[in-house]
Amino acid sequence: MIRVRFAPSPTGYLHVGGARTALFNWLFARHNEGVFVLRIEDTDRERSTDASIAQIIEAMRWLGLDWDEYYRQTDRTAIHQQAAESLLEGSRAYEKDGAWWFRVPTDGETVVHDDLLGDVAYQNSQLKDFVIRRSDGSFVYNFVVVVDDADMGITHVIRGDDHLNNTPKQILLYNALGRSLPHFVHLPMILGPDRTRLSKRHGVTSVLEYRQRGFLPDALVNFLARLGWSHGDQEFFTRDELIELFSLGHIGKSAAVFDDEKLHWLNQQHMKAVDPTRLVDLVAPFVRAEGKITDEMWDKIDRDQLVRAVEILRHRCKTLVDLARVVEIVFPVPLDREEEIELTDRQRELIAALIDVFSALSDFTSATVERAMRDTLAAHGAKLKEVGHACRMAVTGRKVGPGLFETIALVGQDITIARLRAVLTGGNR
RNA sequence: GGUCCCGUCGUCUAGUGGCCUAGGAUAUCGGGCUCUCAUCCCGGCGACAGGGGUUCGAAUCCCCUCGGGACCA
Repeated sequence: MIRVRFAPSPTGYLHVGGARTALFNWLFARHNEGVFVLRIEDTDRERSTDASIAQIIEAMRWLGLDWDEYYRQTDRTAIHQQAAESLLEGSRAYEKDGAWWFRVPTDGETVVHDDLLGDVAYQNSQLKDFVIRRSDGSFVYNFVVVVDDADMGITHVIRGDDHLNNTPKQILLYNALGRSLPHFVHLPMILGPDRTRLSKRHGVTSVLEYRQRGFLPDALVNFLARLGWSHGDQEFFTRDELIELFSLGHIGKSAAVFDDEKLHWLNQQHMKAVDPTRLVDLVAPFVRAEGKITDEMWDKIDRDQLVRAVEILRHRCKTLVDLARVVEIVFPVPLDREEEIELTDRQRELIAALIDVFSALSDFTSATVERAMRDTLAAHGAKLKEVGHACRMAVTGRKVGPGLFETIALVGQDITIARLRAVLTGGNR
């Protein structure tokens, strides 16, 4: 049985680098029907906060990375103490100035067999003795992580390669504790555009901020998976496909730069692929956040119309924030207009005629609207070009959008007519 | 400074010695479609860090240099 873990320290939010590590562990576990452990490494009591733990958990849930077992390291100090004492008793460690030191062999070498990087050898003479228990009784990271991984039966330690240089020390500890070694997989880092390790300096790195900016969890998961892992030429993956296809053998060794542009594109792909009824639910909180459409209005509107709206409008949106702004066109609210409408007399005449025929329509679909408009304009010897833009501006307040007939049908008979009338009288509805 | 890892288009990557005049995606540029923008379709630009080996043959294996990163001090 494969057992892996993600072990964040709760000293801040979950950033995308950590999320990628969590994702690879999770995918590996799910692909192999193994166990995914979430272990909060909160031994640094100075910097760990409950708020961070809550945030990390929320981010994991949002990403859909569910765990099978959950631990907090501070609940396990008795186990750490016992392990440390066993090393002391076996003379593998000694006390000096109140701290407990692990004894490192002075010669020979320690080899890390990494499933991704291959064998990495370290001279023991370079390693030197190191502290496992501080004089205040607290334990050092390298020690605790080994005790916990061994105790929890972790079979594969998959983590960032910033831990690679700690690994020989950890291997020595496994040996001293008489525990068998797990597989090690050290993942390359995620870098910012300046090719240094991704950090707050690079702007948005928090997973929850991506939620706030209108990204779909599946899109971020897809993007993160492709940062370092590949499956031939395929770019778009559903969550189930990732689970099915994921393997350690196709992870690259080199660090990757986080590319916001590609994330946007991928998000758009996922917005286009998701079931439109689900998209309605996804966009709802963002519509509320805009503040213009009340909960009451949202609940009252015909759900089918909303489904049609997002289905049509999503092609122009890269995020849920974009989509939330534009769905207002199907609600009876004053529109945010991109520019003033200035009509010629000829356009007024044509729009007045359109209002009449629209009013007479008993069936208001894209097809009937198109027929009505084309016939009416033809009767007046006019081309669609003459009023198309004005109609779009009047009905949606926007210069761009989906097909005009489709848009008008979507907005609906009553609101379309009201908005066309409004531009004739100079109002904004 | 010491130790370690990495190095294919701007970016993410395919490539596991001949299928590579290096493929895909994104970004960018041009064209088509169209009332508009987007989607979509078609096309253009664009990379094996450099130098030595090994081999009949190297992006792929080895060495050196350079560059980037990480950890420790």
